[in-house]
Amino acid sequence: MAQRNRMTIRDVAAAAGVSIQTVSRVLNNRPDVAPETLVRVQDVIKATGYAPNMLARSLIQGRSHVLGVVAYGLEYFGPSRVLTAIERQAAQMGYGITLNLILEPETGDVDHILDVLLARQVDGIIWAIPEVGDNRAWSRTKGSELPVPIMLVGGMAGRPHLPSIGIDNDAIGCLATEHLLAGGAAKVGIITGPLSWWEAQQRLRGWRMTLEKHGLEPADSLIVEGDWTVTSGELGLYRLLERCPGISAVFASNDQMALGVLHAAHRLELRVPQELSVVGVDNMAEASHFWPPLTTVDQPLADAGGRAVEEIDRLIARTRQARRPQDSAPEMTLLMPELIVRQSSRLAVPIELTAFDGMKQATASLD
Amino acid sequence: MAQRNRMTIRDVAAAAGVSIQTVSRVLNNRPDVAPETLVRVQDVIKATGYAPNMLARSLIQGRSHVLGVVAYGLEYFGPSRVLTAIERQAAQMGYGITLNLILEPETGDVDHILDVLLARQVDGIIWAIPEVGDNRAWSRTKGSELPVPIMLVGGMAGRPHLPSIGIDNDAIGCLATEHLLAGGAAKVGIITGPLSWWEAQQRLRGWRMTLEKHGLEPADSLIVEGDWTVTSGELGLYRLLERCPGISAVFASNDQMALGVLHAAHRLELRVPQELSVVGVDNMAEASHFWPPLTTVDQPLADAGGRAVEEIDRLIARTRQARRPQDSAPEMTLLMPELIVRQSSRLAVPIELTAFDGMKQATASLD
DNA sequence: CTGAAAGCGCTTACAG
DNA sequence: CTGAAAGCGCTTACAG
Repeated sequence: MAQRNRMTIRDVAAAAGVSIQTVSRVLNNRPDVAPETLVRVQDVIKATGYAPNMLARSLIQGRSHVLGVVAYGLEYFGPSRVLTAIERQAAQMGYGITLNLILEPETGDVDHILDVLLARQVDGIIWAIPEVGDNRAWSRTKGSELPVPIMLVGGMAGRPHLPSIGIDNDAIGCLATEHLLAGGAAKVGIITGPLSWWEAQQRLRGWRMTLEKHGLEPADSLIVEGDWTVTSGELGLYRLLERCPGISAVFASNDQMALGVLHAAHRLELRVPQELSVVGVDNMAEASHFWPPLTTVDQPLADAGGRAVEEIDRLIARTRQARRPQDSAPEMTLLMPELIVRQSSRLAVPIELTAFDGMKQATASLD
Repeated sequence: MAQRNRMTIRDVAAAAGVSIQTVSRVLNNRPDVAPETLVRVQDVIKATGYAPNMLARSLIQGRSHVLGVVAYGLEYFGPSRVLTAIERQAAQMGYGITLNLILEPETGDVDHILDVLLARQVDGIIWAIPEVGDNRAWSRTKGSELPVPIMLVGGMAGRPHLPSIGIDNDAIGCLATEHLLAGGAAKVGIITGPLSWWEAQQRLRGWRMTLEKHGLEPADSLIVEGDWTVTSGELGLYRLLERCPGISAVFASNDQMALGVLHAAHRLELRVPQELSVVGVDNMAEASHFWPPLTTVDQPLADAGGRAVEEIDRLIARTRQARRPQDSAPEMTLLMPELIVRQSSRLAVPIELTAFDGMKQATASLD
């Protein structure tokens, strides 16, 4: 393995009594090497632990086998899942990853980040920053001028100017709202994410469309804008109840805000789900153990991350073949979310309600 | 900015009517360039958006300005905090980061990861994998043979063979247990992390030492081994109560398990903190909104990550100066945790208990 | 099947 | 102050 004084291909060649080209052939599994030569070189490599300098290889091949990944908010559920999936798939496909984190999604210095990534000769870029305000405006102009392929992770307002993969956030709002209506709620409030976020807007849109579809009015008084934090969810419920005392169901646009809603309900001694149904989004690890266990919408984030890598690998291959990025219409892939029903929401079928009441006994008899 | 056909230093030289050495001097802020020449070259660089190829620069300088970061479990609170801090500090100091994630802390193929990192010519390695079982055994042998500096993040059993920085996990156990005893608990149970984890062992040790210091016996019946998950915390409480019905306080070795304990308490209709005090570890974002808000021990993880980068930068500088890694005794830095008191634990001073009861009113009158 | 030559894009001495 | 030469560690044609 690792040596203190790094060897070069020249050292290996000398030790094996061949030229460096022959060593290079062995390293790259070329067929045109005599069997005995092959063995001799391989022995030296094994014995010395020599590994070729990827910098030199990349320089000459014009390909680094490194992907630039730009992300935001690793402390949150979604981004960390996406990044984990990206890394896993990248490693599997032989790519290294260079990570750039952004402090604020709105204010990141896009030019600077792209410059740094390109200077490091990444083969492609995965842009996993959510769309906030017009922080993707650059994609319209600079996007198509990039010398390497780029994939956006997360949806995009309007037609994408760059290939992207994301979750159908409209569908998230629809699934949650349909479920709450099916549970018998007459008025369904919503606590949104920051409305500068495209994802938050889309979830709100899904809620709105669903209410309208059922002949209900998506009144402004039913909408409170949160900021993804637990606290904003808590305050959100207080505000909703103040405005519309009749609310019996709330769609919180992520699980953290849903936790805040549950917290507020406890303080107000509102029973969940009997008096208030709550649905969140994310299906974070803790959600199944909130009190009561949270009904939520699960997003296939790992799929999105993995597919982003597969797709950019495809784009890289195509670009290298054509000697320049392809201009074919960028594809936007949307993956479907899934509703996970637990005990924070009333169900359409009364019989199932008893299942929850029965849990206490079942649990108490656990070993 | 980014051009489709990448420019080289040669193109810039030609456009400015100078040699490539002169361009190189401008690029590297060398003083020995005539003012007019400087301006002319800078103009060309600005106009063309030329940026030097870092691969070539790294190859010749023998320095990549890239740090290899090996991490595990980004979906958990601690690791994601540490990584974020590492990236931030690295970016600030001019380093790029190449990220390698490991699926299981016990089984990661250390040799392979080190080889990949070294082949990419990283300047240093930050090993942010927790110590589980003997998954750091390699550090005793291979560690000192590495051609680049390495920093371990997280504590280490026995004397470290490599420089490391971590949190004082003993102190975590002490802080939590002292607090629970101060609250009047006669029997303090503990739900540990997996005991193959060094951190879990240390927290248990802190608990044990504190009990003994107070003349109490750290009986085995007070110890349940969890696995960091919410569910294991829930099951942990059932088991503890079965064995020791008198338990009135539980130290859960992380917040997720503490959440499980709260969940179990709700199911059993045990009042927290009146009948059961609970303390966790991590101070995750949701902890302040668990029901009741969780008393927990905060770890300075961001500090640990940031200081790991500062320290490795120092080691890199020293190594380059000496032409080889230094063998001076590796330092092990431990940072101190801090107790965050909330409402899941009884307090020593009765007067403060009323503060919590008063919250309901205060909250109800919120806007 | 194997080696001598050229070159990836840059920086580091070395001359002028 | 500036340029011609050499070379970082490798791979890619090109001869033999």
